[in-house]
Amino acid sequence: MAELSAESGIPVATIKYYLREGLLPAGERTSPNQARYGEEHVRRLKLIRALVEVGGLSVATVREVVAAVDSDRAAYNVLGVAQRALTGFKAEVSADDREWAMGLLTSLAKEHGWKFGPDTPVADLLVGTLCTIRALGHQALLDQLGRYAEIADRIAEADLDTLEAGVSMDRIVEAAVVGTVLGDRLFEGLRRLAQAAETARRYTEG
Amino acid sequence: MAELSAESGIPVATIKYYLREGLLPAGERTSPNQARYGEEHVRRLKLIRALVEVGGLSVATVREVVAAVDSDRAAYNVLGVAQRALTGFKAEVSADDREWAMGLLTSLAKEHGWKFGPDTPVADLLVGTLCTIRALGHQALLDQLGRYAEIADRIAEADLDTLEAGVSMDRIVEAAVVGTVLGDRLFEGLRRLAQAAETARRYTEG
DNA sequence: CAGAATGGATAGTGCTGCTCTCCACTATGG
DNA sequence: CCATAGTGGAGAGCAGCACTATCCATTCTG
Repeated sequence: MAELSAESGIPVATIKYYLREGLLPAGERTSPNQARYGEEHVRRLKLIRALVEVGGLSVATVREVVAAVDSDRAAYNVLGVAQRALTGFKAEVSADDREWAMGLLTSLAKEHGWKFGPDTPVADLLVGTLCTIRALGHQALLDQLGRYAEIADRIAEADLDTLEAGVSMDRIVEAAVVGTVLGDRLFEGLRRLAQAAETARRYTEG
Repeated sequence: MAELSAESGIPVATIKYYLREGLLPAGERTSPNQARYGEEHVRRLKLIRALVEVGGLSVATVREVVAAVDSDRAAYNVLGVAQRALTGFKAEVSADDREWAMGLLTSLAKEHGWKFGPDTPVADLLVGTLCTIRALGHQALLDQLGRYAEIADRIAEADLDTLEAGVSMDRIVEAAVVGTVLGDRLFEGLRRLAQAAETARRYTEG
């Protein structure tokens, strides 16, 4: 275990904590108080730290995510598995607001060939966000919704291409998780850079 | 104050806390222990709750954001102001890794006409994310970087259009903040829906 | 002028993500 | 064989965060 700690740079106490919390599978037993840890444990630790530090996920969420990675490794809908484990949001919106947002979303979905049940986690996320934006009075953002949806279609194509290019079946759920969590972060950063460049392009002369 | 609490649905104790923490400006004094709160306070409270609940920002970050909203309300580079207040990330990467990531980014920036200093917060965010992705061995994601960058350009255009369409100068920094924080959330959700649709499109027959 | 409410300060709460201490036990070097 | 160091496991402890509750002198209200 000291070796695993040295390899990963994570304190022994923290590794024990992750074991207790079920984020890290137990090592292969060699005697009642001795276990062997392999490459997969190092890899899992790296994944955990990435999700916690870069992705900003809570330990509880990481537990669900690794459970998904472990159990559904041959799932056909890998992104769906990743999404279900990742998207948690309890919106507190009135029935009226909810209806308005769902109307907006269903018409958007129709245009783009999306389909979604009204009680999926991602629907909650979007309903909550849309209602908040409206409550703050930023209509302009809502007016661009269709355009954002179009761009979302493009990025989803890229995401799926990434998954298809990306290696072996036994790690595809992990790839989906990484692509979703770190992919969000990555795109966030790129969007910022592009915004800065676009601002400069429009408003600086000379 | 009871009125403000009723209006916004936020407990009096919490409003006091926000006042103490400098998220909410003090009300207009009418006597040593009485103050009057106006429409702007209700609005500010809504903004705070949106940033905390939907955007997932900490109270400390929200303090910086509202400081930016208050002080730079006529800033020419509103998105820059929003970004500086929002992007906090301390990457712990080796010098080698950092150099590799910066190289990747500068070549990307050259292609897309972006410019960025190596010590901006968003550079740290991207360097950290890129290094993490590489450490996890998800090369496929890095291979698509150029494509993601291209999409980032498109969304930045939409973001700037949103800002231009969106109302009065005295609220433009707020609009930039909302567009950045809630815009990220919103696009996250749309991306998920589009991913699900794209998955279905590719892998279901009959 | 009694009772409720106000702004302000201080202390307490619940949760999270570790971190520390203790324990019985075992692998290892001399 | 035995001293020592390290192991897996369990419990308690701790720091930070976002509130929440209590108290207080003052002041508005009926």
